[in-house]
Amino acid sequence: MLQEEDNLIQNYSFTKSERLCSRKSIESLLREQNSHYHHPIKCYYLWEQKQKSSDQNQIAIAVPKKNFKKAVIRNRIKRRIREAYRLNKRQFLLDNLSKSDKKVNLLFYYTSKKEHDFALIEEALIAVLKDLTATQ
RNA sequence: AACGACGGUCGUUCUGUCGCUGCCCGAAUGGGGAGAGGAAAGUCCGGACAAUAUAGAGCACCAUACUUCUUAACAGGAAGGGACUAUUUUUAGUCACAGCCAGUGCCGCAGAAAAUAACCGCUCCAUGUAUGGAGUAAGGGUGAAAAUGUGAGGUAAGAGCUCACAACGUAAGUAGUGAUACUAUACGUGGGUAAACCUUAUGGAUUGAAAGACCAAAUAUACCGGGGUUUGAGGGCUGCUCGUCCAACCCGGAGGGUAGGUCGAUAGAGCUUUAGGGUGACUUAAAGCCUAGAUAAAUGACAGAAGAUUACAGAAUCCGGCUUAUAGAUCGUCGUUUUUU
RNA sequence: GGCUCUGUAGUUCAAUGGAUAGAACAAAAGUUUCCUAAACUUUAGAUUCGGGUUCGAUUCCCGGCGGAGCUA
Repeated sequence: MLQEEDNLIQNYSFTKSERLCSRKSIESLLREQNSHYHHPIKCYYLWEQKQKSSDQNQIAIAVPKKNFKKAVIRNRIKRRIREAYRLNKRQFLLDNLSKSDKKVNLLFYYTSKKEHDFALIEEALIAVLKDLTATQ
């Protein structure tokens, strides 16, 4: 029981190791051009073999400066996407991957030119994650 | 009282669940505490800091331009002087506010003429009686600007030609730290334009934290310059030896590769309060406080409460200013409308 | 983050501080044609915005807004 609760708490967290920071891996991710799209989020993905048992899925978020000139709005959208991923990753992603030895790198790209609510973003992100697990 | 304009100040708060970035405590699960702004923005000025360069002087280039003060410094700020505008007799606002009495350039159209002025006119003289010569700048539909204005004397006609008053400039004297002001002083007066070139005075080396320093990992010493011990494998000059050149080795330059970490980097020209100095900007002393520090980059999501879908807007080396944006609340000034006295 | 340049008709470019900002293509209308194209005739169109200097700004100066480039 205790172990299960610990896992539950951990799965709602979002630490530094879950961020995709390396420039090289982002470039390789974009070079592959695998993507799912559900308005307003486009998701690039790349499957990799786990090299250590502690390797985790890593994500990056991009909101283009071309569509949103003001830094406040860009930050707000990035925070909403990250929050939506944090709340839903366990339910839609981790449960399906828990026994496989693969991990996935993701890049969420916000394509709309308008600022949307959290509810709409969350809905789109869930749809994208469902597509992802279905193809795997 | 309501509405509008302008200016100053503040710039949502609290609770719960999940979560993010540093710090402290702990062996650990964990616990404690901190976490965007008045403009963080624009990158417009001025510095700190770092690297590189630098005998000294001049020219060129760029910036600034009333005075005194303030400051680490400034094109900022304070106080004062001057000009202009509005209102009015005292206030408010604005001002790139040195110099066309150094030189050069420019001033379309109109107008006789736009800068050593002369078309008409006025006056005198001559004769061929409607022309020529001389003088003159009072008057003339222009224009943004027409040779400083008015009056008197003077003259053939006129004219700063002379005089009086006024306007402007330079010098001198007096007052003031100074800009400047005043003067029964002296001399002078041929437009405007320096946000035209320019002159004068003062200041300025260049590049910006993706600067720069260190560590780890990784690859190949390709190429250039200098030096040369042992060994002498090999190659060129030769049939051979000697000699010499290349090469192996070392040093410097340059290139390739890797793209990760630490420092820089957050205690500072710091903030608050009190007292003193100063008209003020500001400054001095004492006491107290520690107040983001990330590196693809941290403040969010949901629910509830306080009238309530909430402005402009997100730190990226750090400070001092300036400029621009701003819902709502509140304070002050002005204007309009309504009500009461 | 830092530095530099730039803004003119729908588009591409002109214009020394001086009539009403010019040219080409495009657009619209007309002529011609059985219809279209070509040709010809005409029309409407712009100085990024706000201040300042000047008698007068597209031009000179200041500030805002937008666009582009360089720098790893």
